[in-house]
Amino acid sequence: MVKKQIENFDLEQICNSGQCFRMKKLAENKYRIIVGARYLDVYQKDGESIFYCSLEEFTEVWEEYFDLKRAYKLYIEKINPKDTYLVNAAKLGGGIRILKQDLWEMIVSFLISQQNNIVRIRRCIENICREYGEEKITASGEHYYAFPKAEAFACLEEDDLKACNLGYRSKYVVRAAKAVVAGEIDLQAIEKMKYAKAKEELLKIFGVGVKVADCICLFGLHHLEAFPVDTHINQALEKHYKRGFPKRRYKGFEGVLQQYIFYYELFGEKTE
DNA sequence: TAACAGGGACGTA
DNA sequence: TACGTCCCTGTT
Repeated sequence: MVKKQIENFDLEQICNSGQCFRMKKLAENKYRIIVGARYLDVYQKDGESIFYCSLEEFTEVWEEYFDLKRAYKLYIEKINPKDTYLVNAAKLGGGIRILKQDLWEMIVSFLISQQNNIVRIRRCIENICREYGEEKITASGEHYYAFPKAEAFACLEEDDLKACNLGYRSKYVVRAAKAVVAGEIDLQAIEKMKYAKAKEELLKIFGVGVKVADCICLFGLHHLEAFPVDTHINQALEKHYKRGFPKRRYKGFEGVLQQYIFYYELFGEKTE
């Protein structure tokens, strides 16, 4: 078990930010996250985080995964103080960090996310993990499922995942899996690309549009300059940034601010 | 009961 | 560029 005081790190906010669909709030101050084939419980209260793992695992896996070495405070400090909307957004969602998640997992997750709500996205992902993911057992004897590899979907018919509630998105996931297994999509190559090139490559995947590509870039490749625009963000931009969001000022970490805005739109005070 | 919207994208025109 | 359609579920 590892105990740490960490600024700008709030698992409740990260849960609600919708970047990770396999993190759950178990009870007050208690969170559980499944990453690939790994599993972690975290207790978090009053700025103190307790990670239920060895110090080794913490430094090798989780510190990286939660992006804990990065000082998000520096981003927040760069916000234009005259921009009260963004200042308030960062005040509310300042505990969000951009997780370093698995590329394949993000491709599938955000293919499923389209025209869908978070509760149902979670269920869809639980379903495909249960059906196609490898079953694991923790040291304490709890069962969980790893996220399915592309190979697990590649042999399916395009509509087979409708049984997991994916609806018309089933064929997107199956086709993407086939393309990965066939080598038409090279995940390792995409991981080495810069943002613009990676996005271009992701857009070739059937079912991936501009918004989903940006989500994959931000959450699966940690390109912090990716700025996904969905309906919520679009509304916020129309309301508060009629002349456009000042991307130049925030060059290189637009995606972090996108998360603050998104979170603020969903959970902030409604000041209509 | 029916209509609608929910972190879009595709195909067609 | 615009618009209908895709599937499912919770909400009104």
